[in-house]
This record gives sequence, C-alpha cells and structure tokens, in this order.
Amino acid sequence: MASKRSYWLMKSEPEVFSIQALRRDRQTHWEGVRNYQARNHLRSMRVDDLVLFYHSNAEPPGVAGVARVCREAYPDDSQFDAKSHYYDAGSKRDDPRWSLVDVEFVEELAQFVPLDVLKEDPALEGMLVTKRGMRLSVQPVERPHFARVLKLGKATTKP
DNA sequence: GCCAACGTTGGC
DNA sequence: GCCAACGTTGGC
Repeated sequence: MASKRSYWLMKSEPEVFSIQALRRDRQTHWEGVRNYQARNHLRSMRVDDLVLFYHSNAEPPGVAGVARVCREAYPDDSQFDAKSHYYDAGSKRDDPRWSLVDVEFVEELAQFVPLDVLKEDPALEGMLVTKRGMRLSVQPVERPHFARVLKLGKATTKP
C-alpha cells in the first residue's frame, strides 16, 4: 500500500526560530499555534508528512527549508502556563484547546525561495501562501506545489 | 512604520 | 446572532 503522506507549510519568524535553529536543535515542539484552523491542520498531520519551513516577517520572506513531522498532535503545555506568552486561561486540563506537533530537521534549501518567486511561478498558481491576505501559519500544500518548491530550492528531499 | 486582511471579543 | 471595535499577522 502506498504511503499517504501529506504536505504542509509552516511559518516561523527567523528572528524567533529559523531553519538554522531547527538544524542546530535537530527537532522542535511547534508550540504557540492559537488559531483554530491552523490547529486543525496540526491535528491532521501524520508522522512522516513533509513541511516547507517558511520564514515570515523576514527580508525577504520565503521558503528556507524542509522539515518532517516526527510526532503527531498532543496538548501544547504552554497553554496552561500562566507565565507563558501562549497562556490560555480558557483552556481546560481535561479538554485542552491547543495542540502541537514535533517536527525534525530535514534540510536547508540550497537555494532560498522568496515569496516573490512563488508568486510569479505559474506552476504554483493557487498555492495558499501566494494569496494576498493569507495569514494562516499552518497550511496544507498540494503535492505538485510541494515538489515544485523543492525543485526551485534545489532540494535533495524527495516528495 | 504603515496598514490591509482577517480573526476574536463583547455589547446589545 | 449581529457587528463594531479591537488585536494580530505579516507583506511592503
């Protein structure tokens, strides 16, 4: 049976956590997602799904690398930590509102792919991240789009 | 630093 | 349940 791998894009501000930081740490808890749509995407992720690691609020913004889901969704502890920036007083221990996944480093793209390039590429027409006003921090990516971005980035990863 | 887009909150 | 006010995201 063929694997049913899915593809995603996750945004991170490189000043906060970059692809280089992920390489250094090898893997990370992707905490702090506080948007229901993004959370639902996190909960749909399966081990071995591939992720485009996108640098937002960067100069320029764009896809910097590839990561892989290595642990499926579980409760994000920071929602219960009153001292955390991500604290949510409305979330119950026995029914956690927010989830996270763990992702591991796969590669940094040989060629960073800026948002401008994504927008201008006809092969990427319809890709969510290229749409104006698209703020969702966790997005599904279609396999052909994913493969195209890997190619633009001269990646060694296979989709 | 600006501001468009869009999600959330809360008064009614 | 509507919607104005407000806060955040994130490109520019």
